[in-house]
Amino acid sequence: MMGKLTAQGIAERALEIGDTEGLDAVTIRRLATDLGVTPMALYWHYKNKEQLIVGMADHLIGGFAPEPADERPWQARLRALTEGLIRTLRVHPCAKDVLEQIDPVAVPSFLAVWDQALGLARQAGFGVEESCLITKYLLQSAIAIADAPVHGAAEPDRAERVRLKRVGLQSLPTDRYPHLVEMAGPLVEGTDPALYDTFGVDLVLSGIEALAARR
Amino acid sequence: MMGKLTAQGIAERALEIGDTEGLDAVTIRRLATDLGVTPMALYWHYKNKEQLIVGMADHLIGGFAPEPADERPWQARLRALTEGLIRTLRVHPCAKDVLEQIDPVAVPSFLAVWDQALGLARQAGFGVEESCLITKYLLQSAIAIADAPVHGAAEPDRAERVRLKRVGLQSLPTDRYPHLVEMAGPLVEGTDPALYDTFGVDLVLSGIEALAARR
DNA sequence: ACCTGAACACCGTTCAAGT
DNA sequence: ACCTGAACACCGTTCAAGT
Repeated sequence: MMGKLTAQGIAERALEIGDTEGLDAVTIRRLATDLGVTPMALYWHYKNKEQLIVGMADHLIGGFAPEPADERPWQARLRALTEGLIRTLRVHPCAKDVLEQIDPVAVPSFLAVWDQALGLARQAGFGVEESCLITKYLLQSAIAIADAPVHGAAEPDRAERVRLKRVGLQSLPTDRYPHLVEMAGPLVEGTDPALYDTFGVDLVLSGIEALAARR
Repeated sequence: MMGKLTAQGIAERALEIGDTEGLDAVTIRRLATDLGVTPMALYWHYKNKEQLIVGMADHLIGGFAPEPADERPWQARLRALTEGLIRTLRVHPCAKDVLEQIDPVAVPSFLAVWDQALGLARQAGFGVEESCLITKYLLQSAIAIADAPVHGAAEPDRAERVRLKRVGLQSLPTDRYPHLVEMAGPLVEGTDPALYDTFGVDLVLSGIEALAARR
């Protein structure tokens, strides 16, 4: 019809669907009807659905260009990298689901971030094997932190679902699950987003710094 | 036929399929034929597929009974809890995939572990909100660590897939991804399982202890 | 190069019916 | 209580064919 069908455009529409209706709603056939095209048309641009999701992931992280090397210490640069990645992922609610379904090694824009993290880990004095572990761990944590329960989210039935979960926790036997019952509110409500982020990043980086200082 | 069909037995068979052929192979229809029964028979024992996966998760973690309170300091007890959970999850290769697809709050055996972690976090001096964040983070990390690339895994084509991934990384432009190219081997091969575990747990607990000491 | 039509082999789930 | 039969509304993907 109007705009030409392109791999880029397909990925963008897929992300819109995934963000608003969940990744399960991103279906080849649904996507095709949305784009005013036959399902098989998508197979010209992506080999299969897995590659489509890789395309979504690449478009997702593509918005984040790690800053060039500067003169700050590795701790500060690692923190900046982590916070930047979190901010980028936070834009798309379905980011975590997308990244879970594929091998990150297949996503070019992810490789750029990973390479930078590896360099900083080496700079911190970690060996090759340790740097691999640390960066995998760091990136995975960033993805998890980005997936925070957004406080004032868009979904209309969210308040009701949260209430149900809280009631569910509160009605547990107090003797077996004393802390869950007591903290049911904060557990399901989520916390102040700002606290959530800084606290999460602090936790990861503190761990890395502690290990770095131990050698 | 022989044994009676039971929710427990269904979950066990589902875990077997998931462990050997991947969670995608766990399908209502496939599971039914495996059990010598009609697909709709499963709907009497589980409301829908989501509840089936919850059943798998519960059976998974059910094997792990957190130890009762003793007199060790909270650091040691939190470490024991984490390592125990990791050992339990490691038994089932599909554990991570299973836990990703559902809300952990719906899994009774998971709640027991979570409650214990919450108690230890409070004991460490963290407030309510912080304890919620810390335990979510800790349990999530344990799940990720348990999902380690098992070194001498069962899959026969694993060696070939790993080789392909390494070649893929090594053929990247050296100027843009210097560290990925250099560390391609260790990155895809995975490391010594023992190192992987202790290092991962050390990292998480170091972070938590650092934050605890900061107040 | 880019897209369509028809077909295949699957899904999860409902609903009425059997024992 | 526990399971079956038939049907519905979906999937991803292939393969030949169109322009």
